[in-house]
Amino acid sequence: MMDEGIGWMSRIIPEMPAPEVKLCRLMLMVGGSLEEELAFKLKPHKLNHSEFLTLMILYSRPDGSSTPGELCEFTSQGATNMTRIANALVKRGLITRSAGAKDRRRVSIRITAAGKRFVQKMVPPMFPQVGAMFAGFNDTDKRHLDRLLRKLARNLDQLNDPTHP
Amino acid sequence: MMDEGIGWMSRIIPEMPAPEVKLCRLMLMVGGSLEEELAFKLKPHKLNHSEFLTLMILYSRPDGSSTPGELCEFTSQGATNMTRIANALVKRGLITRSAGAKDRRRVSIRITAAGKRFVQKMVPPMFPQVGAMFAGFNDTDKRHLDRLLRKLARNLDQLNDPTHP
DNA sequence: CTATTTTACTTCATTGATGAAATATGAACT
DNA sequence: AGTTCATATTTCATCAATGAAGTAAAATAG
Repeated sequence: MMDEGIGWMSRIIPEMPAPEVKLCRLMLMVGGSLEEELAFKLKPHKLNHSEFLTLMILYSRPDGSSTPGELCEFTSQGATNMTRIANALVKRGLITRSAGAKDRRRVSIRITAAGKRFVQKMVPPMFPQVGAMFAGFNDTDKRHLDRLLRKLARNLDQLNDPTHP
Repeated sequence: MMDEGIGWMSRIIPEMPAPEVKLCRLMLMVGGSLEEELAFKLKPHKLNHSEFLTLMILYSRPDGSSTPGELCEFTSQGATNMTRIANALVKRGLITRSAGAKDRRRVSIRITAAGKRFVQKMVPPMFPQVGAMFAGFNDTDKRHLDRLLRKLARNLDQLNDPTHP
C-alpha cells in the first residue's frame, strides 16, 4: 500500500531515492505503532510516554534522584513539559520535588518508595508483549537490527548538529 | 547512556528481557529523531507530519482524490484530526473539498494544481538528507533493515488486533 | 414505505507539548 | 560590593491531537 504510493511517486519524480524513502516511511510507521502500543499499555496506569520514561530514568538511577534539566536531556523533552510531568508525578506521590541544596536554582527530583513500588508492579506485565514483538527474530536478527538502528541514530544526530552544518 | 540505564534495571529486575527492551528503546529513539528531523524540514513550509502525509497520499494517487475516511485509514489519523488537516490544506488552496456525488455523506477531497506544484517544489530538496541518513548503509544493510522492520510491523499489528485478543 | 441502525463526517471540550517571556539564583567583571 | 551575564526552572499563551457527542445521509428491517 505504501509501496504502491512510493512506487507511483518515483515514476513522477524519478530522481527520488525510492529505497531510502521507503525505509524512512517504514521507520516512521513502526515507530508510530510502537508508541501507540506503549501508550495503550500505559493508559490503565494513567501515564503517558514522557511521564513513564521520566519515572523509569529516576528508577534506574542508583540514588533515585535527578534534576529537571538532566531529565530534559535524557528524555529529550522541553523544560516546559518537564515541569508539567513533575507536577503530575508529584501529585500522584511517585516523586518528590525539593529545593536544590548546593545550587538553589536546581530543583532536586527524587523517586519515592511508592514510586519504586509502582514501577515494580507495572513493568513486569509488559515483558510478554515485548517478547511477542520480536517473535521470529533470532539472535542474529536482533544483533543486526541493533547495529543498523544505532548507525541510523548516529547519522540522524549528525544531520543537524554536525559542528559544521 | 540508555545502555547503562537498562543494564542497571536488568540487575534489579532480572526477569526483564534486556536485549528486546533495548531494541524497543532504540526504535522509539530513532523514530523520534526521524519525526523531529521531518518536522524540521517541514517547518519552513508550515506543514506538520500529518498534513504532509495527507498531501503526499493525495499526490501519489492517479486521480489525485480521496475521502476523509480513506485518508484516515492511510495516515492512521483520527477523523477529528483529518477534519482539521483538510481545513488547513483547503485554506492554503492545496486541496479542495466538495460534496460527494454518489454518496452524499462522503466528502471528496482533491489535490489542486497548486497543491501538486507545491509538492513538486518542496519534496526534491529533501532527498539529499534522506540519502545522508543512510550513509554507510550498503544494499545488504538496507535489505536487512527493510525486512526486519516489516517483520516488526507485522508483529506489532498482530499484538492488539489478532482477531481474538 | 416508514422506522431503526449504521456510516461519514463535523463540532466542541480537553489534554499534551511547545515557544516566548518571567523569575530567581549563581557566576564573572570592574 | 555592584552591575551585567548566564543558567535553571516556571508561567502563560497557543496548537495539534483526541474522545464524546452531534448531524446528516444511506442502508436495512419490519
